[in-house]
Amino acid sequence: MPKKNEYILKDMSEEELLDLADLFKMFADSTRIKILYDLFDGEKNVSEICEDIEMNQSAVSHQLKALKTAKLIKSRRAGKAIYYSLDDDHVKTIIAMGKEHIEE
Amino acid sequence: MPKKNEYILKDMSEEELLDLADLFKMFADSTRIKILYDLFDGEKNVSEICEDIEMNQSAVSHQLKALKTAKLIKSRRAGKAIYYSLDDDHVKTIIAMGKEHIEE
DNA sequence: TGAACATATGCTAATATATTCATATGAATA
DNA sequence: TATTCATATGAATATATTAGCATATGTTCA
Repeated sequence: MPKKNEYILKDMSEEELLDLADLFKMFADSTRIKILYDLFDGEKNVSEICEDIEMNQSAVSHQLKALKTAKLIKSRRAGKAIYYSLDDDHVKTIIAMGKEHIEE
Repeated sequence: MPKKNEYILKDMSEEELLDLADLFKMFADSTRIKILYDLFDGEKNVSEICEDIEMNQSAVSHQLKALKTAKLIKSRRAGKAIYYSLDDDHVKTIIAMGKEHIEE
């Protein structure tokens, strides 16, 4: 039940709308889009991602953290390396829809 | 055919990746998400949108312009009012996917 | 256990972005 | 045609975001 005086747009609370915007922020940066798109192939470690997208390790690590916090990717350690992979079925759909839009 | 030395991530050129990020930027702000979501019902004029989302007219106009430039909405004039509506079938799908993600 | 490797993180400067205010434009009508 | 209403726009400010540097952490292996 929505709190009194809480802003509601149809069935969406202010909080949900902010969460939604925060989610899309993850797709709104070319470094992060590259990482997500790179991971379409399956899991990769940080070094591989850096090579694929031609960005330095620090920038990539920062963005990996953001993506992980948003629960779009997950990680597992294997020795010294850490492997990242997509953690949400919607990621591919969302990016596919975006691609269709810009290709029109 | 991609130009020499152009960065390519699989089938995506640097330019396409930037365009994709720019598209998702449109969804990455709560004011714009509110406007898009408000327009799910059909076309509305600027005043109606301002009331629905509780934002002042100038802020709304600025964001409407951004959304129109991104070709996510279109407008038509009717007397003094200007009516906006969604201009892309993917908008609803993209937002729906986002909602599903955050509701998990 | 210490050197080498892979990754993460705190900080900072540069850049981008959103909102607001003031005002401009454009349409309707008295 | 002067006024009012609806919307758009330019400029300024405030805030958020990103990349890169330096360094820390955690792992392996000699």
